[in-house]
Amino acid sequence: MEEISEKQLSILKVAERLFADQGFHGTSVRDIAQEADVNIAMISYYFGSKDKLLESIVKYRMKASQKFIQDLLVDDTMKPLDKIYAMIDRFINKMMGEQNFQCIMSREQLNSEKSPVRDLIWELKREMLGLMQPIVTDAQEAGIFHKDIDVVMLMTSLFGTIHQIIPAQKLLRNDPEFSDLDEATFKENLKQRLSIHLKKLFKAILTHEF
Amino acid sequence: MEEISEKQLSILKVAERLFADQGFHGTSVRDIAQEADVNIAMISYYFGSKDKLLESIVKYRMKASQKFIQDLLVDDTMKPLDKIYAMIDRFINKMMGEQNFQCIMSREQLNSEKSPVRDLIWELKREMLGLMQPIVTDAQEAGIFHKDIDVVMLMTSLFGTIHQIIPAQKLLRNDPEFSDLDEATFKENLKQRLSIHLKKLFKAILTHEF
DNA sequence: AGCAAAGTTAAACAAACGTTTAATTTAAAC
DNA sequence: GTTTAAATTAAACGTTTGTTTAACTTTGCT
Repeated sequence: MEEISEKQLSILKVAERLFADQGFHGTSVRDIAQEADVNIAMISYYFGSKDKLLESIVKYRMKASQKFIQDLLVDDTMKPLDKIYAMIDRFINKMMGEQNFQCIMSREQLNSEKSPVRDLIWELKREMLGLMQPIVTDAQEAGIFHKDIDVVMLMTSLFGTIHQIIPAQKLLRNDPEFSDLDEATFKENLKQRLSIHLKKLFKAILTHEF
Repeated sequence: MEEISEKQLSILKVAERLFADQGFHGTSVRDIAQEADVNIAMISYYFGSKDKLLESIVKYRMKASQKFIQDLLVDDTMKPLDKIYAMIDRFINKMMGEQNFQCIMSREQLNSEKSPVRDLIWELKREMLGLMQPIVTDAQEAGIFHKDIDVVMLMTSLFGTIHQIIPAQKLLRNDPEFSDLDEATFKENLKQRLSIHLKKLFKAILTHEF
């Protein structure tokens, strides 16, 4: 991976925001150049093409995501459920902290044509699943978790719920219930609510009888 | 609402599929015209513009969705949890039966710019919530459901899980576990799995103590 | 048959697109 | 100070975009 200068990074950030707001095809390189305050030609000069620019964004965020995943399970002294609670919280923080990127992921995973970006997304999801599965299996064998658990569906609900909350934010923001809160506390509020909800959800499915 | 001829409908269907697969901006009117086997000018002639075409798709599906919602709660003899179970199953069937449209919804709700389409989507979600809320509240007062329930989050998980499963299908399809199944039974299999998972999830959160 | 409206077509439209060019400026190295 | 490479620019490139035009065909009605 090549070095990324400060100027390249600012282009990446602007492009990420615009791709998230208007979609890849809905954003022109001229839009990006203008908002990033650089000449149009610089985008091809630095990244090769508009497609490569998107790839660069994904690779940039993905590199951090994979490090995130690796660091997710260092503490082996925790009880299985606490491990998962910790994962959920760190997950919420991660995804809510890079909402623009998550928007791009949401959009890109819908594309039918096979793209390098889509493949990277699913590689990441598989890694997450590979991390969660052994925790569940171990706890099942220890008799702590319920026998009959669909881990794939559980992870789908985790991803899906957070991915749904991101666009819903703009709408909830208009509710009188939150209108007097400032942006930061509103966001923190929502993260708290997400955390409580998802932990309940996981605990119920993992440990309760039905 | 105007009448829709068979030719117009075939354009709508083709456009729906292409918008779902490649996104709105990723699909050209020439693509649509070619696949629908009509002249390019017919799209403007019938629908006015590309934007209006998308609106027509959304309005067409939305009309059915609102009728769907109205018919959702006729049987008042059921117990609250059974009502919700019935809702979940009908929901899964509805959404998995119009996956292309759901893809469009997923994409469109991410747009930052205020669009008539995005507003329609949220109107629909609010209606769903308005339908679920009284069932929960009534059952809470009757002591059947737990006191502390975040209905918004619960609905978010419902929508989110299904919306996540739709793009995941293409990936799961490649798993050796399902490779020998034909398309229809695979889909039915997945719907079954979704149903079991979501019912567990709802039952746990609605009725269990924590 | 004759006429008006609706349907259909190929061609053309200007605008916007992503990308490239060639010239110029800046920076670094010797 | 000269040289060499990198950075930056305005302009132009050829496509593709959504939409419109104007001519033509079909349809339905009296």
